[in-house]
Amino acid sequence: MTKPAQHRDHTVADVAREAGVSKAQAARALGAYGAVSDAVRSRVLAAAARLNYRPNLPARALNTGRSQSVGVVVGDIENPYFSLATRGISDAVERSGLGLVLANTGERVAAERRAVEMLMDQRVDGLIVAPASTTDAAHLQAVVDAGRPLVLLDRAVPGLAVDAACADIAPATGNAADRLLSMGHRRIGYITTGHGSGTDPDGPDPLPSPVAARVAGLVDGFTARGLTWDRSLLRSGLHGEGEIRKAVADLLGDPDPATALIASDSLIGLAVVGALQEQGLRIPEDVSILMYDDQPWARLVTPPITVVAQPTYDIGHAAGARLAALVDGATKTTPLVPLPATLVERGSIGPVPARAAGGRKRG
Amino acid sequence: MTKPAQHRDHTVADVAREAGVSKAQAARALGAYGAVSDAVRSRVLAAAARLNYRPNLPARALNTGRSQSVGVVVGDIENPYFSLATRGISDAVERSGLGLVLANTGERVAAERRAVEMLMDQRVDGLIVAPASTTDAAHLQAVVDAGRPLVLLDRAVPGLAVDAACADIAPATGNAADRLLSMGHRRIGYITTGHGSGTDPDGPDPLPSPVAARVAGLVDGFTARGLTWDRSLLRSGLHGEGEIRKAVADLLGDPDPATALIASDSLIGLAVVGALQEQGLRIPEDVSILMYDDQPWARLVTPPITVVAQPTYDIGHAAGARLAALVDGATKTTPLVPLPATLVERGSIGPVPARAAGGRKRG
DNA sequence: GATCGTATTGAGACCGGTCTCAATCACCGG
DNA sequence: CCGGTGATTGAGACCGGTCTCAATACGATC
Repeated sequence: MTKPAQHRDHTVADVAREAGVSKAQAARALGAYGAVSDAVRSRVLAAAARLNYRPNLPARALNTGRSQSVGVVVGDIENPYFSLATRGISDAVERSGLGLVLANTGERVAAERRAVEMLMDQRVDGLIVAPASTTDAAHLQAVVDAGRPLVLLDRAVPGLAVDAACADIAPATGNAADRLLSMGHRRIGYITTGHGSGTDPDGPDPLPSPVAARVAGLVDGFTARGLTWDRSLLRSGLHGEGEIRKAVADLLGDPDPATALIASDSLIGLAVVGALQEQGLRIPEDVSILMYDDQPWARLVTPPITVVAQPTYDIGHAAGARLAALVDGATKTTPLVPLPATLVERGSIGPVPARAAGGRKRG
Repeated sequence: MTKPAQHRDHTVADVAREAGVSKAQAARALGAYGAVSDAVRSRVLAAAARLNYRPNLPARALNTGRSQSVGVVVGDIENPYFSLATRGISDAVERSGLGLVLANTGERVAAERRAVEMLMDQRVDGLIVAPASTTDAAHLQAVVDAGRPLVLLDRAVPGLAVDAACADIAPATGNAADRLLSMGHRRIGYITTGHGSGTDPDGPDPLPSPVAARVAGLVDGFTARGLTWDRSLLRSGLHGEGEIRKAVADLLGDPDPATALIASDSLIGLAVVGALQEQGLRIPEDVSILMYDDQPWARLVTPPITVVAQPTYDIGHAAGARLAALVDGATKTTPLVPLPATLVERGSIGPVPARAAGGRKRG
């Protein structure tokens, strides 16, 4: 019966002893700080290699206050938008030697608050958050107050003075609206999973900011032509494919039905296209479709989907790079500029069907 | 000029003083361990709330040796397979109160080694790894030797005695091969990004195990009919869409061309379908297509893609649940059973085109 | 060779928790 | 009223690094 070699791993003190120097000097050589002579450094490094020394990062974090890692809080890592952005973040922070602690919130504010607190307790060096709510952001303010670098992803929070990496969505949305309007569409449905009443046009807008920006772009497009977008065509706060399909059926079953649908992200687009195929409706002959995020498959379906493309990877990368800079102590930085989004027109939008065009004229 | 309130946050000692008890008692009450009277507990908790006390997790990690978080190492979080699996992992470990530290390796073994070492240094309580290599796994063995729980994801490593959460791919692949063979296909191309020579049928198989399992299933399908799969139709180690397209052109441009193509994951499938559309080839009239992973879009393209579907979320969830159990001290657990993969037949495979069928008979 | 400035060095406090251990306390049966 | 048992309590060591500070070494200067 061989003894299992109760392997308590080696510490700085062990290395120091092995190298015949003081603990302080060994620590300096290993941690690459302070003043160390070449002779001592090489002796220590050799001893460390011999003992297979590995630093205890929590111990280091304890008295430096920095953990060499950043937190990333997203609504749903399964959503291609976030997974691609996360890839960008990862690539960006990696070169600063920062690790990545991920938290999934399911777009629930309570989960987000818990996650942020946990990450703060963990002493992450900075935080990237895609906030679930535009209004409920006390926990984010707390991060700022604690002096910890914070960068928002995809969505800005009014009143919160932090950088936000996002796309400049409104112009492209305006273009999209314009194209649809020029094709005769007046009843344009907007479908999103983002929370928000959608029934109360007054009061503070409870929609997440990217959705708000998109809706604003849409409204602007209408306004530019002296028309008004009927806000009752907004379907928000939908959960799961079932609710989305129901919303689609709803919008199309209206006495004055929608003739075009806008899906707020690619997951929704998937569900919308699926619902349409299931109902035997043709795109774009019966219904026009526009979607946000240019997923690879958008080009491959029949017809290919018209999209508002965002540089998602770059957005994530920008967020990561900025956060890394802030962590490194950058102080007066230029604000992050929104990256351009573009309308990529493919085959999924077309003239409003005659049937509907005759239905009712006033927009 | 108001002073910036140099806010060193409160510690257990502060709470203890505020509550009028010893540091030890305060720590016990806050950490929920040891014996504490109700009176003391409530006094301490009240004091903590008053001071807005938050625990310093690195400090806790330092002397418990546990960090309440697990590491997840994947090849590419951008790949839907991994992002969905990660979601499963996240959901599973969350209920044990474990955080998630993510590392992206780009399928490079060197990056994987670094990531694993970093996570070990960080004292994660356990590790989930989708190993980039089946052979180069010394760093994983080191994890096991250090006594830290490890669960593999998607791929097993021969000789490494750890749980692996994966799908039982071979049978479904056998079915797929059988279907293709019954439709007359004999020249079936297999396209993967996994590393491996692919040109050297002898020697230890350098392919990642899930690919090996798939290829094995394919070979078995041929063998069952007394045929042999021509291994020269394997294209592996491809990087980026360009190389994939080239491989497709290659396989189809052969004097004895492939009549069916198998894409090893959905990202590859995307590239393959794109290449085919670009070349004006019809599916399945000119080429049959089969892909691994049942992404939502597979049903929406024309024709819908035949796939070998894996319960990806469940695989991730199983990995997370198992790891959480191991972290909790579970010792003698039943081995993880591979989850079933199924062939979902849609419209993308069809009879071998007459032209090719007449080309050359021997398989 | 004496003096001064700078580069190295080692001792030991410290970060903020956990945990051991001896002391104290409350309550029991006899 | 006393010894005994188990629950509470507080003092202080400890985890494995970092960092301050005084002491020492080295090289140059005069």
